[in-house]
Amino acid sequence: MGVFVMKLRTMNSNASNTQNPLSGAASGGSSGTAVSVASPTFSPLYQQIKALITQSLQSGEWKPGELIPSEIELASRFKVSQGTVRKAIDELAAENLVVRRQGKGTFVATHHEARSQFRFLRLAPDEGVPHYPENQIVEVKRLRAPAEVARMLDIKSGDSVIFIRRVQSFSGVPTILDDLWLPGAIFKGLTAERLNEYKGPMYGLFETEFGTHMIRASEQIRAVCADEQVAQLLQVAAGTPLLSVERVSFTFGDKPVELRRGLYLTSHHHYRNELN
Amino acid sequence: MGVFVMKLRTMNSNASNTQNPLSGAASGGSSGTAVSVASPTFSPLYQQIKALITQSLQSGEWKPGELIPSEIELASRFKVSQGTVRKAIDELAAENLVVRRQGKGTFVATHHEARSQFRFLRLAPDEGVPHYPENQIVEVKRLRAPAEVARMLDIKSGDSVIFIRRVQSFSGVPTILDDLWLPGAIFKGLTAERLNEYKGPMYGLFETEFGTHMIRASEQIRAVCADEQVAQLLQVAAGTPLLSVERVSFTFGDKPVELRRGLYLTSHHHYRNELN
DNA sequence: AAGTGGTCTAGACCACTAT
DNA sequence: TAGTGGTCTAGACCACTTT
Repeated sequence: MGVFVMKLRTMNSNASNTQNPLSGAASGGSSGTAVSVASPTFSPLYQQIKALITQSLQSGEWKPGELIPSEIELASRFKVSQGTVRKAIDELAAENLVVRRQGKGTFVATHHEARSQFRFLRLAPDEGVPHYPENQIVEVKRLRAPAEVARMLDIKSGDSVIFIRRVQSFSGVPTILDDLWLPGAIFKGLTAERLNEYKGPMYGLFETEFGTHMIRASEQIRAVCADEQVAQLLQVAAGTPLLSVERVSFTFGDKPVELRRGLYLTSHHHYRNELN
Repeated sequence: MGVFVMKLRTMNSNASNTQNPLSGAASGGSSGTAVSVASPTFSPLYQQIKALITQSLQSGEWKPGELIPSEIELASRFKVSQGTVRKAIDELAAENLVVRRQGKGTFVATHHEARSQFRFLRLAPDEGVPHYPENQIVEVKRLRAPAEVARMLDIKSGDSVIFIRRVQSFSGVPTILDDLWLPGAIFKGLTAERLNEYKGPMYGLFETEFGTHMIRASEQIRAVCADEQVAQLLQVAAGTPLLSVERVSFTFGDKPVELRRGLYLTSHHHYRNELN
C-alpha cells in the first residue's frame, strides 16, 4: 500500500515534505487506478487519501456502525502525516459518511441511528416534536422498468425493478403515500414480508440486508391535487392539495439506486428546509 | 487587542503552545464580553477568533464585497498562529459569510453576485437552465404588525412593519407570488419606487441600502390551493395547487429580519433540494 | 494509564493572482 | 517578484473515553 501511495504522490507536483523529496512529474496518464486523473487537474494528497478511505467503505472493509482504524494507524498505512488523514476524514465526516466520537474513534455512518432518522425525512409536525411514522406496506411487486424509471435509475428500459407502495402515518393519521422503484438486480429477494417484519427505517434495511448504503439524495418538490385513488389511500377528499416529492437516492460512486415519489399531506405537517 | 485575546486565552485551559505558557484557569465566570461563556463549556481558540471576525463583519469594519485582512495579518492582530485563523475562516467560509479566492484573498460575501443568486431561490425550471425571474412590485405599505407576524419577527405586536407584495415571472409567465413583512425600524424609507428602480436580487438591496445582510433562512413548505385573489395575480384558475413557502430570514446574531410567504406555481418548475 | 480525536503552533513548499 | 490562500508535515498538549 505504501508503494501505491508513493505512486499517487508522484502523480502531482505535490511532494512538499523534506522527508520525501519526490519532485515534478506532472500528472502522467499512467495506469488506471480509481484515483487516476481524468483531467490533468491538481489533486491534493488528502483528496487521494479520502478516495482510498471511501473505497474501503464501499468495499465493506469497514461496515456501517463499525470503528475504522485510528488516524495514526491510517497515517502509518498510507505513509502520510496524521494531519493529512485528519483532513480527509474531516471531509468524510462533513458528508456524513463517517461519524467522529472524541475519545472513542471514528465510526462508519449507519442509518440505524436516532441521529440520522430525520436526515432524509423532512416532514415535521406543525406543533410538537418530530416523531418517526408508522409504516404500512400496501403493495410490493416486480415489474419491467418503464422508460422514465429506467432513465432515472440509470438502467435499461425493461430491466427488472421492484415496486413498493406504502403509507406512513403519524399517530394513526395517514400522511405520506410513497411509491418506490428499486433496481431488481440489487434488491433481489425484497418482499412485503421482509419489509413488514423489519422495524425501523427502510434505508437501514437496505444497508444491512442488501449492502446498499444511501449517501445522498436529490429531491424535486411540487404541489399537486389528490386523485381518487390517492385520496382513498390517504383518507382525504379528492382534490386535496398534496406535496409531491420526487427523490433519487445515490450510493457510492454517484450511482442512483432508488427512485421515490412521495405524496405528503401538509394539513398538520410541513416540509422543513434550512437555507445556509 | 492583543491583551483582549490573552484574556480570552486564559478563560480556557487551552494554552498548549510552548511560547505562551499560560496554564490552567478553568473558564471563570468573569467579565461579560461577547465571547464570554454562558455555560462553563470549553471553547477553542479558533472559535473565539471566529467570533471576533464575525463581530467585525457585523459592525461593518469590512463591508460586503470587500477584501478582509490576510490570514497572516489577522494572526498577527489576534496574536495566534496562522493555522488558528485559518480554521476560523474555514468555518466562516462554510457558512457563506466570506468567500476565499486563492491568490487574491478572502472577501466578505455579498448577495450581489451571480454565484449566490440561487442560494435562497430554489425554484428551478423542469427543463433548461435556471434563470433569474423578472420582478413586479404589486403593493408596498406600512402597517402595524399582527400578533403572528410580530412573533415571527421577534418584535412587539403593533410595531411598524413594511408589507410588500410582488409577482415574479419566468419568461413573462407569472410563477411566484411573494408577500413580505419587514421590521419598519430597520427598513425605514423602503418604497415601491426604490424596489422598482433596483435591478437585481432584493437581498442585495437590503444589504447595500439598509446594511442588513441575510445569512440564513428557515423554510416551511406546504401544498395549498389558489384562492380567487391569488389565482388572478398568478393568472391561473382558482383551485390550482401551489407550493406555499413560508420563510424566516436571519441576519447576524440569529436575529429574524424578514418574514416571507411565497406561493409557487409548479406546473413547469420545481423546488429543488439536495439531501446530504 | 493508555488510546482516541481535538486544538494549536511553526515552518516549509505549492498553486494562483497581480504587478 | 511578491503576496495570497492551499497543502503537508512534525510535535506538543488538551479533552474525552475506556481499561
